[in-house]
Amino acid sequence: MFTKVLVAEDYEIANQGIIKVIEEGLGIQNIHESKYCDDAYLKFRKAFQDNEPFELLITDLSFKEDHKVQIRTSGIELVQDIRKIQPNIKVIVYSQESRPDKINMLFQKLDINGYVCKGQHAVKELVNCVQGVFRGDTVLPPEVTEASTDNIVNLDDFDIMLLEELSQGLTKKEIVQKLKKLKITPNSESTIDKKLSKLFDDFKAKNTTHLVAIVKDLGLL
Amino acid sequence: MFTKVLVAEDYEIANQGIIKVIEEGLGIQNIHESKYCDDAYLKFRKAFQDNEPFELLITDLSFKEDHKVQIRTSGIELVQDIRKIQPNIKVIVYSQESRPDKINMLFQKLDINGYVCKGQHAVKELVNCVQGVFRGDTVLPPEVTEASTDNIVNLDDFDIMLLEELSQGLTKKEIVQKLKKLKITPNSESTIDKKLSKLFDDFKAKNTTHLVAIVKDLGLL
DNA sequence: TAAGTCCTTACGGATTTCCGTAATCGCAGG
DNA sequence: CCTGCGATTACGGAAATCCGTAAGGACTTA
Repeated sequence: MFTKVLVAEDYEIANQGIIKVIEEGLGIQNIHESKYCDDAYLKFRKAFQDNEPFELLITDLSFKEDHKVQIRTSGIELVQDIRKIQPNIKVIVYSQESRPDKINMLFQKLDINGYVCKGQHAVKELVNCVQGVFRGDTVLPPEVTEASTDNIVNLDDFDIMLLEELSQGLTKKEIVQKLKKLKITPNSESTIDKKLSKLFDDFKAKNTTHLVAIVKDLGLL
Repeated sequence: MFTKVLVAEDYEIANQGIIKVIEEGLGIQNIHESKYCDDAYLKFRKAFQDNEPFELLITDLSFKEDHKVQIRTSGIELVQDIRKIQPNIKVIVYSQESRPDKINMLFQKLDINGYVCKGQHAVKELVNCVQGVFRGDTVLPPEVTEASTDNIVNLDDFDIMLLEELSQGLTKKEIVQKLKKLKITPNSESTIDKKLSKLFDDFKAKNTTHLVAIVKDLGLL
């Protein structure tokens, strides 16, 4: 089993929870923690330079801002930077994100080794994930493996952006202007109409207001 | 210090984190945990009947649904039901919610003893909170004490009803019809327009969709 | 009684939404 | 090569939204 692990997670209680689980569930003793990305990076670099490198990083994705100004503000940057000095480090992401496409992106672009969703069954999943990653496996969460069979509506980034803008009260014309300004395609009003119609169907919404209400209730926004 | 505590929190890692903190930070040994509201309630009742009652409940507000069908689905119901059998039980709510009006509502209507926000400094806050509640204090989180108490919009029942209907996708004409059928006055489209305009002003909303999004975010709906 | 205020209602018009139809383009398969 | 499919774009029209003006009724206050 891994002998030296770093946990990067800004929410203290979650941080302590992770430590407790991998300590008691897997018998790992040498566990270090960080509440800030930059701090995690420095700990990593120092351990590497001292020839006592970490073997596993368990990190959150989002780190809230506070008084300590950070260079890195997300787990993604942290992983990228750590991989530069220690390319083969095993990485498990532990995050709220449950959208399959988002999670898949992490595996594809960031080449992480495992993902655990914050949730009701995170203890067992985390233990399984660490064990799997130690064996050399790539451990996908149930949210992804079961996604194909579920009737969950999959939203891509464009959909999320649309819903976000609408919930901020922008009209479709304003959204079009914004997209053109940001050079994001597609950016025609009729395409946006089409995408919205699809969302209406998917969520069985009667109009934009209803749609935003539904998505807010589902916590997708 | 408290000697027997129940932690109700569906996210396992957070659950473990809370236990670790109050165990190591406060030296409390007899800590029980529940991932479901109903389970927490049953543990509570049994302990009370066995004359070994809990002295403190630390509970989350939202509990995700899963395969186990629950009677109680939120921490609010849990607290209400537990208070019926043990009115003086101390209650600390530990939740994501950071909106002052929502949190204040918990103190006023649910008469809880303390509140801790899931966040970066939750460990210290939780320890302080438990200590304060043990002394008999009511422990408000910094989010509330530091909040300015001015920008509160007061909604009457008619406003709430309007917002509710709109968020369910009804058009104003449909709302008018519904009001007339229910013999509720006022019920003209232009009055509804007026009321809505006022809500737009109050919440600085640009249109209906924006308004519903804001109200949903504020947790008023 | 008269004036002022607030609530309700009516109406019109500029704008936006919602939903059709249809044309164009890139692209994979036969 | 061509055919079909999906994504994008354009356009139009009925309905709905948003916001202004205005009028009538209920109430208080002088």
